[in-house]
Amino acid sequence: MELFVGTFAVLALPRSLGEIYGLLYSSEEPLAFDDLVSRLELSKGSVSEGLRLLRSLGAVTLVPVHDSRKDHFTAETSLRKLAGGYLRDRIDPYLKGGESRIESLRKVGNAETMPSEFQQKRINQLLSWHRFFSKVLPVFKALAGKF
Amino acid sequence: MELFVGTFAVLALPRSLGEIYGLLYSSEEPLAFDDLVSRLELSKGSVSEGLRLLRSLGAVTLVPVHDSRKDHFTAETSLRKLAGGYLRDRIDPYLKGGESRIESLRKVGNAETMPSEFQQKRINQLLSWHRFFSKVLPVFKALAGKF
DNA sequence: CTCTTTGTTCATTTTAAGTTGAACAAATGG
DNA sequence: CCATTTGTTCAACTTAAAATGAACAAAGAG
Repeated sequence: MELFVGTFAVLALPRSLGEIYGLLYSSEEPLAFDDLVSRLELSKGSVSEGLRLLRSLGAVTLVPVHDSRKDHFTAETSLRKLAGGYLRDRIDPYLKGGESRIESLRKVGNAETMPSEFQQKRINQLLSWHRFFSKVLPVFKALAGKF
Repeated sequence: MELFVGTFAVLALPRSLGEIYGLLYSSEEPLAFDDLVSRLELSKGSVSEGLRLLRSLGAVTLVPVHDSRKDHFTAETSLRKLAGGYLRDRIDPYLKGGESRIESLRKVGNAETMPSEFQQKRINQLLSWHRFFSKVLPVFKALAGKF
């Protein structure tokens, strides 16, 4: 269990998410909302929000269970999907935001206060770093598909 | 500036580190401890601890400055070193810890409570994930060297 | 319809992470 | 040596993020 909490911490995600995912991961059968609340001793609020985030990340799926109108959930275990969801929800938006901020740095320069050679060098480096991540992360995701 | 703070947040590192690194990154000349304190309006304590962490990550270097006995610092800008330091200090220890925890899961099973087929499957998957990261992260670092 | 079960929302509280600052150590210089 | 400048440590505080829980909505069941 702590294994997942730790992993989530590395990814800058709250511990409750790690607990929820961890429990689902180690459970063969889908678990109901209630099960999560009682077994993890978390509030309904936490579980509800936690599940929403995990679902948006594609780490947890809502599954229909015969003879029960309660929601049931399972952990997604395809590394490709897990990595993909995380990259899509957490990293891509950040990269996009970063790109536009770097661009605007350029603009500021072009106006009147000519940026120094040094500043240009740094801006170019930032762009280069950005390109690096934009290229490498999809490859990373693709590789994850092999596992 | 916010660019760096954001990046550091993604890496689960505190904002003061982002500010310190950001200022050093955008400064051509090495900056003294004092400069950081005054220009960032941070306490001496924060700057001191921040620099310690950044240095251990290899993101900041102490440089000697002629005619001054104050410590001066510059930002490391080699992506390879930056990535390498982060992986070494933050990820590798975590991976190592994870590995031993997974191993101990195996052990528990071998004792008497034979793990179910399902549990074995999951444990094997965890090991496989572990192997994936152990293989891919060094490659990532190597690629960063090209930038 | 109405009542119950199930899940969500969001203002409030709690907690943990980060920051501060005062006391302390180390180092230089006079 | 002593005084001053420079940087570190760590207990106490602050703050932002996360968890709570009560009020609310939605969806059956009867």
